[in-house]
Amino acid sequence: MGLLEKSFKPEVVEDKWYSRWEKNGFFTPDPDSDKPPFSIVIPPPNVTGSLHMGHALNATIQDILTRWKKMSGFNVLWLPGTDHAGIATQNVVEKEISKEGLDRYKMGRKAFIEMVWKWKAEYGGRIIHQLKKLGCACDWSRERFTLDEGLSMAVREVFVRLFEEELLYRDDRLINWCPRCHTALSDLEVEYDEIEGRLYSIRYPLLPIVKGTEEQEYITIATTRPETMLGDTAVAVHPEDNRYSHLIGKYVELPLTGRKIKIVAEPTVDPSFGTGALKVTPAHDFNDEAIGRLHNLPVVSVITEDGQMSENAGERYKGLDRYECRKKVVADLKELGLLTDQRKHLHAVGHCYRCKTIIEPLLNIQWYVRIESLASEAVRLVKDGKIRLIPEIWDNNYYAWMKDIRDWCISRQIWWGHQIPAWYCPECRNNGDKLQGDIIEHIFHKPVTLNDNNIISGGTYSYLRSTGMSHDEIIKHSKIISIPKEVKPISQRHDINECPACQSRNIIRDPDVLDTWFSSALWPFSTLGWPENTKDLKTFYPTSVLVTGFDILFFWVARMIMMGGKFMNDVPFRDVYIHALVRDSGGHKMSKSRGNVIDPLVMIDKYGADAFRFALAAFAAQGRDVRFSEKRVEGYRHFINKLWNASKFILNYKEFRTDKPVYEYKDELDLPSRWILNGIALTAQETNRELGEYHFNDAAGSLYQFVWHEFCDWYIEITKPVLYKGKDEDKEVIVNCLFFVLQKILLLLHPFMPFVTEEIWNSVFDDSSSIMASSYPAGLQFYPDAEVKMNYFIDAVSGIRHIRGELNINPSLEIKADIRTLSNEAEAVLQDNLSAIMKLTKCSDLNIGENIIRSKDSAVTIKNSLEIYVPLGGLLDVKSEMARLKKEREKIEGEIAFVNKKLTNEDFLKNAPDNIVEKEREKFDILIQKSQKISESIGILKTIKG
RNA sequence: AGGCGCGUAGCUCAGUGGGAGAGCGCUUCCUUGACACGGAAGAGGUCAGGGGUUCGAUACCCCUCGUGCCUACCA
Repeated sequence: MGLLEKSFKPEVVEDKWYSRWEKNGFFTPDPDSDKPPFSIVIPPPNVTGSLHMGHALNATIQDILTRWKKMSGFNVLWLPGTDHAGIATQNVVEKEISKEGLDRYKMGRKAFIEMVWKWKAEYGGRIIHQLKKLGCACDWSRERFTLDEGLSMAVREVFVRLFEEELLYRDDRLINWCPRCHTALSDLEVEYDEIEGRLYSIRYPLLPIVKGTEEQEYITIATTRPETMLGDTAVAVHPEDNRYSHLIGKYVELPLTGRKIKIVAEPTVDPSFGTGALKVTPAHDFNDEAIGRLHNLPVVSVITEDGQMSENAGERYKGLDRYECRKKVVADLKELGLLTDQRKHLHAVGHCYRCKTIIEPLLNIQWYVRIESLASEAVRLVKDGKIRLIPEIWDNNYYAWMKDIRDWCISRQIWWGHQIPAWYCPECRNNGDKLQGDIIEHIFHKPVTLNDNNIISGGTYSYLRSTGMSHDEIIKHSKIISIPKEVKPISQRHDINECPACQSRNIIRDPDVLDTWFSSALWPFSTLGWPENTKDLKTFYPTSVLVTGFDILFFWVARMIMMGGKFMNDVPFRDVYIHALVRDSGGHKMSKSRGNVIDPLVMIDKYGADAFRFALAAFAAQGRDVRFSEKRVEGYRHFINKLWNASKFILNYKEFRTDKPVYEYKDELDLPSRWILNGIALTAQETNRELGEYHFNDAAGSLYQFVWHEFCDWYIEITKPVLYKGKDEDKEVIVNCLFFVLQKILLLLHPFMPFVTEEIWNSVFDDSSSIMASSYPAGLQFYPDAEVKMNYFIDAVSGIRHIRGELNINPSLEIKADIRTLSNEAEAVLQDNLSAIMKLTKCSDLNIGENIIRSKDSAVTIKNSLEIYVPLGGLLDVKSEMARLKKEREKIEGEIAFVNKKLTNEDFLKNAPDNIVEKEREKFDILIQKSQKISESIGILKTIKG
C-alpha cells in the first residue's frame, strides 16, 4: 500500500510484516552472538485457551520488552509455548466426546489420551495464532509444550530426585475432591464463593435414652450440612461454655444411626455461633479432621468420590446424591421432632476452579511435596534481592503466603498429564518379602485383573457403578486399584517392568498424573533443555524477567522460584514484573458468566493491533487494576492516523533530503529545529528510562505527547512556510530535520506499535532492511538553549491566538499585533522568528520590542514575560472584551491574595526553602504586573465606551 | 475476621510535601495545500469526609464512609 493511501490499513499489512519478520529470523537469537543475552519465557497459556484481555496485556508487555531489548543491542530470546492444562483440557475433550455418547471410561485410558492429542493438534494452536496476530516476536522455532518429550524428561528427573531426597511422600488425609472431575485438587485450585444455604439446628438425645417421657435431655448442634451427621463421631463444645460444660465426657445417640458418640471439649469452638455445640465429622471437614486427630476420634466416611452417600451412611441413604440425602435427612429429622430450627445462612463454599462443582473434602491417599525447605529457600531468594518483585507491594503478600504454605498435593486422578513415574509391587510391596495371592487382594482393595492396561482408581469405579455399569463390565475394560500407604513406591528415571526387590513382573504403575503446575514450575529451565546441559541453558538461564499477573503469583511464580532454587541452584528469573488484571469498566473481572468480556481479537479487527497494543501499554500503570475502555483504543487509532499523515507530509519533500547528518548543521539550524532535536533527544532518554523501570504507561505517554503535541502541532506547522515558499537551501536543513526526527520517532514507537512503524519505515526510508534490525535511539544530542528560547516563541503565538479565540475573531481575518518584551533575549528570539510567528497567527503586521506602546483600542494578554496587544480598530467588541478582562482580573486578584498571604507569613519565610520563597516572590511580581496591565486596559476601554 | 489496594474533571485514568494533569466527552469557531481519525480557543475538580503532623497536605499519619481484591473461617 505505502504512504499514498489516505490512512493506515492495519488489516492489509499486519500479516505481511509478521510473516516477513518470522521468515527473516528476526525472532530467533543468534547462537554465536557475543551480545549480552536477554531472555523471557512466556507464561504458557492453556492449550485450550483462546486469547483474552489478560493474555493480550501480558503478551504486549513482553513484546515491548523483547523488541526494545533487541533493538538496544541484546541477544534476545522470547520463548513461547503452551501448557497442557490437565483438568481443563481433559474436561474440554470429555465434553466433546459426550456429544457422541462416549465417556473416557468407555474409551479407555490409551484411546482417550490419543483423542486428546488429536484434539490438541487440531485446535490447540489457536492461541499461538492469536499471539501472532498481536505481533508477538516470539521465537517459534523454540516453541515448547509442557507434555512434549524434553519437558517430560525434566518432569521425570525432578520427580525422581525429589523422591530420592524424600521430599515426596504419599499420605491419607483429607483433600479437596471434585466429584465431577473425579480428582483431588490443591488448596489453590479451590475457589470460595458466598452462597445462601441454611443453618439447621438438630437435637441429639443424651444417653441414657428415657423413652416416651418429657425428661429426655438433648444437646442441640448447628450445621449447614445435615447429611454429614451420618458420619459424626463426636459433638464438641467450648470447655468454658457453662451451658454445656457439665455434659463433657457424656455420650449422645446419633439420630438416624443409633451410634453412640462422645461430647468433647474443644477450645476452638465458638460459643456464639449457632447453638454453640459443634458436630464433628472428621471424614468430611478440615476442622473436624483436626479435632478428630486431637481427640483420637474414629473416622467414618459417608460420602464417596462421586458425591454419593456410601455404605457407611446406612441402607436408607446409601447411593443417594449428597444433596438428595440432605433433603431426606432433614425430612426424617423433622418427623422425629429433632429438627428444632432452620434459617437462611450465607456462607462461603469451595468450588472446583475448573468446573465450578462444589468440592467435597474426602479422605484419600495422595502424593505430596514436602514444601517447607523449598519454601524457605524461595523466601530467602526474594529477601536477599536475588529476585525482585515489581512493584514491590507484592513482597509482603508473597512472604505471608509462603509462611503459611502447606504441603503441596501433586497427584490428580485424571489421565491427561504426566503420569507419575512410580510403580508398586503387589507381591512384595517393594520389600522383597513375597506375599500370597489372597493377601494381595486384601491390600489392593478392589479386585485386580491384568487383561488391559487401563487402570482406574477406586473412585472412578464407584462412579461407573453409579452410571449403571456392572462390575464385570467395568473390569472388562479396567484394572482398579487403590494402593495403601504401606506399599512402598518405586520411582525411577526409566520405565521398569519388574520389581527391583523381588523381580515380580506384576508391578503396577501409579495411575495418577501430576498437577499441571508441577510441570509449569520447571518451565524456565525445562524449556531451555534441562536436564541436558544445553547451550541455550548456559546462555539464557536465568531468564531476565518474568511478566505475569498476580493471580498466578502463588500457583506458578512461587513454585518456579522453589524449583529453580532447588534444581538449578539459581533463580529462574531476576525480575518479576507483576501487571494488573484487566477488568471491565465497572472494575469486575471479565468473565463469560458476567457477559462483560471484551475480545482482544475484536479489538484488533476493529482498530488494528498497533492501536490496541498502545492502549494496553498506556493502561499498564503499576499496582493497579486496568479498567479497560474501548474509547481509548479508538483514541490511539487516531494517534496512528496522525503519525501516518505526518509521515505522508514529510515524504512529499523527499527530493530535498540529503545525506548530510543533522548534527553537522550548526548555524543553519533555526530555533524550532534545534528545539525539536532537543525534544527527540529528551524523549528518547525518557522512553529508555521508563521502559527500564517497567513504566510502560509513562513511556507511551511521553511518546504520544512528543509526537502529537510537539512534533506535529508545532514543528511541522512551523516548517510549512519554508517548505511551501522558502529557498531550497533552507528546505534542505528543514527536510533533513524532519526525516531525522521522524526516523527516531518510528524507532522509539516500534516496540509499542510494530506494524505501522515498519510500514512507514519501508515507505519513507529506502532502506530495504526491517526497522527491527535498527538500533533503538539513545544518547542523542541535546540543544539545551532551545528549550527556553522556544518558550518565547510559543508564548507569543499562543498569546495572540488566545485573544483571537476569546474574541471570536474570524480565523481567515488578518490582524495586527504588538508584543512588548521584557528582555533582550526574548526580543531577539521573536525578531528572528518573526515571519513564522506571523504565519502561525495570521498576522499581517507584528511589532516586537521593549518600547512597544499599547495602542488605545487593543486587547491585551500577558504570557509569562510577554505582553501581547492586538489592536482591534473597528473589530473591537467593547462589551465582551470588558467582560473578559474583568474575569481575568478577578482570577489574578485571587492569586495575588493567596501568594501575598504566604509572603507575609513569617513562619513560611523562616522555614521554607529559599528557592521556594524566591519562586513565590517572582510569581507575586508577575501577578502584580498582570493586574496593573489589565486595570489599565479596563480604564482604556472605559474611555472608548464613553 | 485479617491483609492489600482504590476513591482526583461527566467517563476511563496518570500524578506530586509548595494552588492539580492526559485521553475521550462537552462549548465556540474553522473543510487553510499531511491529517475532520483534523486545527484553534475554552468550560469543567472543596483531589470521598473528618481529625492530626507541617510554615504549607490532594500527597505523610489516624479515624469514618464507600468500593475492589487476596488469605483464612464460617460447624
